[in-house]
Order: sequence, then C-alpha cells, then structure tokens
Amino acid sequence: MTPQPIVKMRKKPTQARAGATVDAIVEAAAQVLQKEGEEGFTTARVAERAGVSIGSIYQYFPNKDAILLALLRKEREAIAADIARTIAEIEPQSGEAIVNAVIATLVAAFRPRRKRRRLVAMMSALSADRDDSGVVLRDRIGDLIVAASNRYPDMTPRPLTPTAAYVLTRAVLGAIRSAVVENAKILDDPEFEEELCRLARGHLRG
Amino acid sequence: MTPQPIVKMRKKPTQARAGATVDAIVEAAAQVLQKEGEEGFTTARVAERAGVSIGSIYQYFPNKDAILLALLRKEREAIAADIARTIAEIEPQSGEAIVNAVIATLVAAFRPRRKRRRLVAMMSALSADRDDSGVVLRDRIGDLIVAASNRYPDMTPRPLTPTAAYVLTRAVLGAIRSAVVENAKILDDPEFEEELCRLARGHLRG
DNA sequence: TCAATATGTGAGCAATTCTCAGTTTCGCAA
DNA sequence: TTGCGAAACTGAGAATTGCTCACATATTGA
Repeated sequence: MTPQPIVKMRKKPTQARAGATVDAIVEAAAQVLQKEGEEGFTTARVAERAGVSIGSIYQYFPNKDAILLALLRKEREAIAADIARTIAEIEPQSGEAIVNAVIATLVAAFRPRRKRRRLVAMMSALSADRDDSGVVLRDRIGDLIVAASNRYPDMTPRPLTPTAAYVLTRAVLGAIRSAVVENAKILDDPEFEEELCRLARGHLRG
Repeated sequence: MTPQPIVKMRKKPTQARAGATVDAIVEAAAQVLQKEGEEGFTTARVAERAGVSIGSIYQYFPNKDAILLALLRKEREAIAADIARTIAEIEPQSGEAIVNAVIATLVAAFRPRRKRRRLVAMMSALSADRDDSGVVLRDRIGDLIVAASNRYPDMTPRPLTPTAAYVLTRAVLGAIRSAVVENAKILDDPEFEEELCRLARGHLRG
C-alpha cells in the first residue's frame, strides 16, 4: 500500500579503494547473474567473484537486493547517456526526422550488451516499488517529445496532452522491452524499427 | 544461454481433495504476496495460510518459484478468458470498431483485481525464461488482429506483416503494462483508452 | 611515528528452503 | 462392514543462504 523510499547505500566510500570495491561488487553481480542465473546469485558467489569478503558487501549495501538495484541504476544511466548523446548530435530538418531519430536511438540503445540489458529489463519491473529511476527516465523521454512537438509544429497537428505523451513513450518503449525480453532477434530487423516509426508517426498525426 | 523448459508440477492430483489442496496453496500464495509483500512470501506462511503442511506444498510444486508460476498462469488464463469472452460478444460494424473494442477489452481486463494484476505484471518478466504463456497470449492477440484485418479490409489499407502485428500488440500491451505497474490511476482515465485507440488506428492506417 | 579513521575479514547465528520416513485418509472389492 | 493398497498429508530436521559483529589491516593526516 505505501510506496517505499529509495534504498540508500549504507556507507559512502571516501577512499579510492572503497570505490573500487563497490564497483567490483556491482560488476561481479552482473557477471554472476549472467553466468549462473538467478539461483546462482548468492552473496557468497558475488563476494568470491569480486575478490572481497562477504562483510565488505554489507559495508556498502544494506541487503542483497540493493546490489541488484545498483546494477539496475548503473545500466539505466548508461542507456540514458547513450540516448542523450545521440539526440544531442541530431540536426533535425523536420519533426518527422526527430521522431525517426529518437526511435532509432532507443532501439540502438538496447542492441549492444544484449544479455545484460535483457536482465535489466527483466528485473526492472520487480524494483518498481523501491526505485523510480525507470519512471524518471521514461518521463524524461516524454518531455523531450512534447518539447520537440512545440518546436517543430509539423510533427503533429494537435496539441500533445500529457496522456498522449505517456501513451506514446510507453508504447514505443514497451514494444522494445518486449523485443528485448522475449525475442532479441527482432531487434536487428530493420522492419521492426520501421514499424515503430510508423506507429509513432501515426499516433502523432492523430 | 540455454532457454529452460517449462516447469512442471511434481505430481498430478487425482483425488478431489488433492486438487483442493493445490488450489488452496496457489490462492494462499496470492494472498500472502498481496498482504505481506515479497519478503513475507515464505513457504511456511503460504502453508499456514493454505491450512496445509509444508510437505504438501512440495508434493505438487518442485520449489517455491513454481508456486508463483502457477499463480501467474492462473491469472493469465483469467485475463485471456475475459478477453476471449468480450471479443466473442462483439458485433462489429467496421474494422475500426473492432480495434476500439479490442483495446477497450484489454484495458478493462486490467482494471479489476488491480493489486493482484499489478503483482502479476511485475513478476511476469522474471519468469520469461521458464514460462512462455505470456508470449503465447500476446501472439494469440496478434493473430486475432491479423485475422480481423483480413475480414474487415477497411481496418488497414496495407497487408499486415507479422512484424507489424508484433509491434502493434506489444506497443498496446506495453503501454497498458506500464500503466498497471507504475501508475494505476491512469487506467481509469477515458483519455488513456482513447489515446491507445488513436495509436492503433494510426499504425494500421500506415 | 602514531593515533584516528576507513576499510576489510570470515566464523557463526538466524531464517529459510526442501527432504523423507512415517501417519492418515480415500477408494473400493470382498 | 471390513480390510488393504494407493494417494495424500505431516513436520522434524538437514542443508543452504542472508546477514552480523568482533576483530584485523590499511590509509590518512599531523
């Protein structure tokens, strides 16, 4: 019933080696999860792979789940950075060009490191109560679309309400998410991207 | 790397009381999960609530996760039945009417029992490796759309490729999924449903 | 150099999953 | 009704795992 606040790190690392330890733990978590699956994801295994003791994990993470959350945030930040960088480089001729470019960027963001990003997509729903970074990221993309539609009126003939932006972003990201989780192959099909563009353009057209 | 086969029940119940036990366990699992959250979801609690011993659980389920999978399938079947029933009752005048009706049905399917369906939506990604009932359901809806588009040519002026159907179903369901997981309120907003219809019609239009 | 602080260790406790040997209930033929 | 084999159920305890805490070691600054 009551949404819980964000899980914090137990202790802020100040020395360099502590930061290295935290990074090692998160990276080890990703590798263990990837190679051994969920069942193999134990604190002992993560500690072993990271080359630290179990105690060190609990110096920085309040519990096992927090390691997953940290991994989730790290991957999401990488994706967000990908998207921001590519969008900054776009020199848009038209509203349509922006839509196409944003969608191309979103799809491209999920193409590399596929196995790891699949894990992230699968885990992200589970942490919805404890971590809102996913919603934040999606809303940011929605704002971006609304802003673009104001600057390039040929993108859409109608004013874009918040609900319309919500539906559009969640639909596009939802289709990509499905592709990542259930069938990674389709991500490489140019027709997939093309259909996503059609979907977005059709929706904006009204 | 290797996708795992579907988890089976350990033993098929033959007597009536055994079936009742299985049902009680699954229902207890749903209740415990809803009232106590993930952390409170222990085999002991489920057994207690179901009024059986822990041993009985393991007579029918190979492990704790299998209880969740059973719950997942049960909820999905309920949703699928909802959808199938409503769609069977539709007397379509036009292709557009079908699209609107299907979307209305999909949204409506997630409105009741909201807390439980939210849990299901959150868990379903996690079980993607072990259970394909989600993909099956989504593909079935996709087939339904393709079939309808053949019978009602005014629905879309272009032939609907499998990729197009994939994108359309995943986009619509993805938006609904997001609404269920991250913000249940928007599900009741008529504008949400309207925008979904716009999205689908726009995509079909090409 | 030396103390104060930050970081790291791992045996062990508490909680949890799952097993299995034994008990109870059911279905049914005599 | 009775007796018996099969099905269903039980719960103590073995095995595993998350996490703590008392202690050891490394780093920093003066």
